[in-house]
Amino acid sequence: MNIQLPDGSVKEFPAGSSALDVARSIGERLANATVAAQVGETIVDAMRPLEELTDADPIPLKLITTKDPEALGVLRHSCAHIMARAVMRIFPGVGLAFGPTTGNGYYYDFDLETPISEEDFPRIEAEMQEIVKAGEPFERFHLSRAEALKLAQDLDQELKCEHIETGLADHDELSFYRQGEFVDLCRGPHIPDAGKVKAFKLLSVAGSYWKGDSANKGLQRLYGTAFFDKKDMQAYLDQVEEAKRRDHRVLGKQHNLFAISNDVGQGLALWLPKGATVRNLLEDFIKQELLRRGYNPVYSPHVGRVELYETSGHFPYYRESQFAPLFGHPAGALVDHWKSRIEDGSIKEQHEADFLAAAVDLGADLSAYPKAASAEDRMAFLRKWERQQERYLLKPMNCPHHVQMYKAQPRSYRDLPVRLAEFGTVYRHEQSGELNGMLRVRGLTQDDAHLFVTPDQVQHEFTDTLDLVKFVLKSVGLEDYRVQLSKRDPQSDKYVGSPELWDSAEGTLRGVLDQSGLNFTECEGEAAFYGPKADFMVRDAIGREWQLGTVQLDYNLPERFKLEYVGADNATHRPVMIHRAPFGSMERFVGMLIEHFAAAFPLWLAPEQVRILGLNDDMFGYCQQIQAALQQAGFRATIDHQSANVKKKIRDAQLDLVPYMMVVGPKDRDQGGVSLRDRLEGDLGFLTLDSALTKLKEERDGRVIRQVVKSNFQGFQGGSGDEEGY
RNA sequence: GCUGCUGUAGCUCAGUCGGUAGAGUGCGUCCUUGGUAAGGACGAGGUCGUGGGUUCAAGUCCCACCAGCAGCUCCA
Repeated sequence: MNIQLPDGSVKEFPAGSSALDVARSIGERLANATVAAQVGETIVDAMRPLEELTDADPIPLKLITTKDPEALGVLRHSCAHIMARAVMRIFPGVGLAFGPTTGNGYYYDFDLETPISEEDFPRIEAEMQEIVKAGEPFERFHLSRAEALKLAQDLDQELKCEHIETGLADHDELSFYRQGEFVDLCRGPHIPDAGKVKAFKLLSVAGSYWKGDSANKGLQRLYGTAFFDKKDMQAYLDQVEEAKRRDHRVLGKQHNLFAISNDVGQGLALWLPKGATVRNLLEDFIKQELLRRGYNPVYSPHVGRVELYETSGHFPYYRESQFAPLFGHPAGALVDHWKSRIEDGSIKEQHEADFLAAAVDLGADLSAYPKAASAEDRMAFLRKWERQQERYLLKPMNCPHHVQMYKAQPRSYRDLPVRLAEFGTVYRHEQSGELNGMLRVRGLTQDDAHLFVTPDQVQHEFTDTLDLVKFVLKSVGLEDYRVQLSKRDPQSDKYVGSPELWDSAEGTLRGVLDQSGLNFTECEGEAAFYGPKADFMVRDAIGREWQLGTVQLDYNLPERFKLEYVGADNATHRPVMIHRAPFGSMERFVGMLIEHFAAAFPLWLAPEQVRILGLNDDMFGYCQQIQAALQQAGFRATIDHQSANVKKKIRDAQLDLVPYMMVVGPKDRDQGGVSLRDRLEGDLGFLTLDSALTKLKEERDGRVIRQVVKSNFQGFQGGSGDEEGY
């Protein structure tokens, strides 16, 4: 058999050779470092005979060594097996579910009565260490479906049996891996032997469900990670620590940026003065930019009639994640429930009589209710009653309000594009388990705008909005991002509008992104229900990715709301809508910025830009003069009034992350200046007040970013990615 | 929403076997008036998340609820 190596050279090997044999022929060290092999596009076991894997001649082979990023995924998957083996030794009778790799490690789901806690980790890790020390090989073997089922039954692995019968129903032959006494249904690939694991650690334990469905059996998920080198693992653990140090919930509290109060409610952010300052600066910044780009500011109320959202589609499509409607009539909620019971057919005659009596008791005039009529007619009657009542929804999105603004006057093609912008606060009843500081809240303000354009303006306007997003991200120092073209899932029925409209919208979007020169990937099933989106995925200072800004193309709402404009041909035409929010939501964006900057905002965004530190109490008057001059120049400056020495005041200002300190004593006063201290550089010595102001203005007005504390951690990506197999 | 863990001073946390609550920091007052990361003394601050229960006695044990955290699921 012939093997072609990545450098193009072709060599001959005896039949039955494995990648490991090839490696050995090159050198013993290479063989030692070889973890897996890549044949064509597929990662496979290093010890499998290569002819089993492909018909190609010569066989294209790349050895995967501990240096290759793909190797980590293989290692971690094997480590998941090692962990499962250890758990089975300690907890006999444990059921195995799935054990895939994740971005930074792996997990295995166990079906086990005894709860595992972090206190069990040392025991499990010690057992894993034994397995690693023994260094037994991972052996692959194949069985037919029937044999596989029999084996899983013999091993008393119910979940594996179920998976063989359902999830893997279309596989005729299934692979298993044996490692000592441990046998697991597994697609592989695996490292040659357990001795390759040089560093591993259990990270956490959490609940999960069989196949991710909360209707299914609850499982215990054990997370861990593994590396070829202890140093790499330490770097990873440091990174996790760094992320914890930057947690915006902790920093937000520590620096008084925002608060969330039980008394106000879950997921409802309170912007404290300092956090509000940051938000205000961002809002002012973007407002100016919008003015320059021809947007018109608008305001709309926080509630709207339910019918509005029925027309837009928000109400029926996302009812569960909205706050319950506000009913003007006491019987409103009752009738609403009644309706839904008729709709899902769970209503009995007696219930209906009870509902009617209760509604009448609450003062609803339903005397003409057609008890004997069809479900449709009874629904129609109740719907009619509801429409005569007040029913409001806390707005889940701003678009319907802006649509009404568009409709508030007749539009000519000469008026278009119409660009309506608003920092619009919307409310979404996120599941309680989803709430997360400022990153996931129930009341959020989008830096929203809707553009109403003619079809032939779409290209240009969309390009301009992409440009706007790029500009604002650059201004806050976020320059590492990619764009995701989020398309509909063709299998799903949760979208509104015809497939033709969707195809055209997705095609247009793709065209614009192609021309924009932006780095973009396509992703099915991520679209909004009314249209495809271009989502900006932004990488922060320590390598985490966040979905922030979004630009969405929408042919559907104009259709639903029958939007029109008069064209040059004096006929009516339908405009196209572009939804866009460069920041996404102010809450999420500021939350992310807190973590990105580790709360040390650049000068232009810092809530407190300068702190004036008097050397002694006699300096108070001069401190006030300096403060007045700073305020006059538009700076946010405070005076430290503590009766403490300057060392203490400096320490406090450093810990409060104030970008600049002005230390003033008699010498500075006599020379009409300050001793400037840079939070990062330290003492800059004496400057006249004018030159200090000039320096600070330059940094502020240039929106200079110089305070991002970058972590030296390089994100590890090595997961097999595909968790669908087995 | 589900599973597990947690809830003590403004903040970070200690509190043993059930016996009327403690530190550091911050805050206040006073002393100190200093030149680039912590000067000193004194003082105020708590219905121990909420509501029940067990007990002579509950921060501590039990139950329910609320909230937070991790994960799952979800995210217009």
